[in-house]
Amino acid sequence: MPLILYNSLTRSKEAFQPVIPGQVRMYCCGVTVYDYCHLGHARSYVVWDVIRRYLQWRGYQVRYVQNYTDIDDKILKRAAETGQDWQRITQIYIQAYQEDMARLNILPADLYPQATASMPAILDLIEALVTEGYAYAAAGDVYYAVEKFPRYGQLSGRSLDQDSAGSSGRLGDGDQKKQHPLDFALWKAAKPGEPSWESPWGAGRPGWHIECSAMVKVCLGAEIDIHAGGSDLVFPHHENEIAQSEVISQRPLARYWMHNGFVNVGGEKMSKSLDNFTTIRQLLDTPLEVLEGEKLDPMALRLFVLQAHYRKPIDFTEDAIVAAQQSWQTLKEGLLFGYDHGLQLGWPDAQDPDFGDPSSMRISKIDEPMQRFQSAMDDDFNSPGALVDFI
RNA sequence: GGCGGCAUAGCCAAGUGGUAAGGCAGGGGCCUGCAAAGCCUUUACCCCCAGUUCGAAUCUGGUGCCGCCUCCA
Repeated sequence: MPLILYNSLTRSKEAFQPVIPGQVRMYCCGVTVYDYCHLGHARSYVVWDVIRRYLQWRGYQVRYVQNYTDIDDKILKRAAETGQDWQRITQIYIQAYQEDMARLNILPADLYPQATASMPAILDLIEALVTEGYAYAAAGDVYYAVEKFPRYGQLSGRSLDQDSAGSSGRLGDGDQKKQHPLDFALWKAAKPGEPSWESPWGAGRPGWHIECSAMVKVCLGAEIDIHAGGSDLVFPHHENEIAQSEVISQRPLARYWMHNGFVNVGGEKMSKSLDNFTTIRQLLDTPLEVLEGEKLDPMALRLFVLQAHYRKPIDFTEDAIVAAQQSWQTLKEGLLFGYDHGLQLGWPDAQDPDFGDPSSMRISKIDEPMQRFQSAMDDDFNSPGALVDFI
């Protein structure tokens, strides 16, 4: 039975075939570290954690890389608002991110590259793009010329003509310097007082998209297997990454593009701008009335996420939280019972010296429930289907 | 407007052409001195309208909702 996954690039399910048989190189777009993570982030990283673990369980050797965007307008804004050094801000929220993820039982990535530590690779890539004629300098900025890349729009399914009409109403800073409305900044000239790095175009800092192209290349190579992130990254972020990387490497940036659905509140996307978000630590640390004063178990939050298919939206409601907490209780009691009494009952799993160690789970793959588990997960990581036998 | 996704009971959700799993919540019951826990039991013409088919929740078209198109997981 092959592993099937939905590829955003082709908008269809495909059999998974990594570039190098038996190995998976996976890159996941991480967070911009200027604030605490909310449930949307929790969902995303739980999902990719499970997919990564499943691939490992399936026998693949997985190398998983996730970046931190640690230089960005929002970080500088936050620094200005709080009167703290911008590097202090990124330090605080990287720490917080790691704590939150650990609580959610998310395995650490093999590598966490940071934009500010990747300047040579970023500058190399921008220089190559300028040299090859895909980018142009304009008053200290450097922009990518989207019209030079014929396949621009392939991932997000849009054409340059449509978008130039649609975006004409909102020209932002620097848009006058662009040759096409969708051209995007690879390098931004430093404004007075801003942190900056030296470049052939003057002091400045990288645009958002270029760091991922550069770090993927450095950490995983020219053509990776899976590039993952939230659906909101499809355009422009991932579209731009493709444009930047593929004209230089002449190879696909990633074979499979995967995007997770959002966490909704009252039918709307949870987001900062709508001010309808709950942070992970807020949810986990606050005694909840609906749980009769108990706190939500982090594993129940994980279960809440996995009870929905990763591409579908999930609604964050009190009912769902209560149900997840209850289901986790039941599941946990079952697991503890097995752990405490499995040996006396003669369960074969309990004979395993690593029994109970989650990092070395070895469940027989021949049982019928495990067959159902595997065929559900093999079908585009259908975790709700896979959990059927366990809850 | 362009592109994409989703539509199954109060809530979550399985199901991929042959007359609807499961969980949570709710109802009823067993047990108990009472309660909790536990156990048993109970709750669906699969949004609607057309079409394809001997037969559709499952396929096609319409419809409704959501997301992206500006920073966003």
